[in-house]
Amino acid sequence: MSFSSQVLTWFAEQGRKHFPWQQNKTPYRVWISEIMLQQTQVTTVIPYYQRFMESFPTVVDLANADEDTVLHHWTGLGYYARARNLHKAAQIIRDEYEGKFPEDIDSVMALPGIGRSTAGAVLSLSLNQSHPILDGNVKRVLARYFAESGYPGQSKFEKALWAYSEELTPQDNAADYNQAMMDIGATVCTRGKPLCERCPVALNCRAQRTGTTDQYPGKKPKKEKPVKRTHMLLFTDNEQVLMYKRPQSGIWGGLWSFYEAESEEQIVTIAAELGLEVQSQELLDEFRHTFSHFHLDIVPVKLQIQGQATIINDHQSQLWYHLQHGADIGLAASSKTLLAKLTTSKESK
DNA sequence: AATTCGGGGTC
DNA sequence: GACCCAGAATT
Repeated sequence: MSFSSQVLTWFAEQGRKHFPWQQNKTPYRVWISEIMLQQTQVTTVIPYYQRFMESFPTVVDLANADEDTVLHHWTGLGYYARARNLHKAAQIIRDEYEGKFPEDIDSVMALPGIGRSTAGAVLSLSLNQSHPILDGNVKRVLARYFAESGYPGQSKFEKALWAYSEELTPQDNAADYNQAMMDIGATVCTRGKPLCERCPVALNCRAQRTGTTDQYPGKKPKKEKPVKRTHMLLFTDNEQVLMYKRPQSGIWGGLWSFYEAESEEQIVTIAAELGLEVQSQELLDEFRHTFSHFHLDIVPVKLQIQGQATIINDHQSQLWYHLQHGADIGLAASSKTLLAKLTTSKESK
């Protein structure tokens, strides 16, 4: 029996078929799930997916929404470029494809935020087109099955696995096959202790046969993360706090955050530039926020301001965030943490 | 070819 | 803390 037949037989009996995005499958619904699931675990995604689909049931609804509203639905999921790309791609589909999700792989891959694997997943899972995929789960399964050395991100490794994926993906039933490969990676060929006795292709798996499943896929050589430090300025009158919208590119792109100072001396300069009269200043407890490639030590500085703020509240580049009411905007996780600190520090007084 | 984009979960 | 997770875009 061929590799794909064994996988398909396994899927019929043991595959996962009850996630929200597996019901009423359309390219749009599968697309949203694929983007959310990039580098993000299934259990984390489910509530986000449900809220998102409720607010944006069709691609045109998504295209017509404000970017802030879209980012708001993404708050806490991370990789915010995914949400901005999703919004942009929806507008392209609305404007250039008459609101209908394109169904050829090249058009899909040309959309922002969609690479080869996601394009293949969307068209195979929703329309049963035959395209290979290569996500983290499939990489682990194939790396073990073929005992392919190297690590994710290494071009030689990626190239070899893509070739295997192409070769193994069947013409028929690609939807079930691709879902099955992800399921096997997620539930059988797990990172820690793989359940090889439940794997449909264990007999011919090189890593299983040689007892070396723990060596695949290889790990990327790690580097020390640099540490950066910043002061986040919480200008407040106790009811509201000043926030500004970060530029589209760079860290926390398009999200609302606080003005930052590199040093305590710089705080005075920034307050002056903003035309704010500071009554008192209090350094709150420093905390560490870790990114994929560096640590950021954040010193929150609570700055009590004098009287009514004269600064503009244009909702384009800056706004006064109501601590009680909140706002429908995208916030970085660190901003949420800081807002929580501010709310509690106020209540305790 | 390597780096850059976060945050939550798990151990 | 370290490590991992349904990757793509950029340099």
